[in-house]
Amino acid sequence: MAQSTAKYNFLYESPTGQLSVCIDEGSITKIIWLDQAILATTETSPSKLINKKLKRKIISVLDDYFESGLIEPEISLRPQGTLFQKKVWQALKRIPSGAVKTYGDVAKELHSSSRAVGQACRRNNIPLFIPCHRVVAAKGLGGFMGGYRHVERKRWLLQHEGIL
DNA sequence: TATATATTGTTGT
DNA sequence: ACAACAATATATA
Repeated sequence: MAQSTAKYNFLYESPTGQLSVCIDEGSITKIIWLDQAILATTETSPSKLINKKLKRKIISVLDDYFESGLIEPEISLRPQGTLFQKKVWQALKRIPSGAVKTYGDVAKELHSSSRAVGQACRRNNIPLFIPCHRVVAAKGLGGFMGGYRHVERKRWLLQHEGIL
């Protein structure tokens, strides 16, 4: 059958905590750690509308990632953002597993500034698939998920990928 | 070495 | 128009 057009989400238990994965028309639109969000009940639809094939695929990709540290970005993503943000996120997806860039590096690539890149990173809706955790400050780790409060998670991910 | 200030591009109000 | 920011380079002691 054609892909479900329903907007729905499901939960995934990861070593870093419970993730909520939101999907709309066959694409991932948002991933958040549950303690971040007040929730997504409005985005949940009855299970009969769920495209089970897509769901299984996403779960298997996440399983692989938390197993090996390698992410397989063959899943359709639909982030919403400005043109500049999309350019940044596009650049992030080109960072291979096991590598990191600084905000300054990415900025140079886009002829922008490090601070602007940070702004774009913080508004990334799809962590893991868009590897915003692979962008660090020139000295130190930089922030994660909007502030400095969740750098633990960032450190965990980088450690998991063999950096640090 | 450490701390302060200047400069920076993009975004939200 | 303006203030805020997941930064960084430069000055100052």
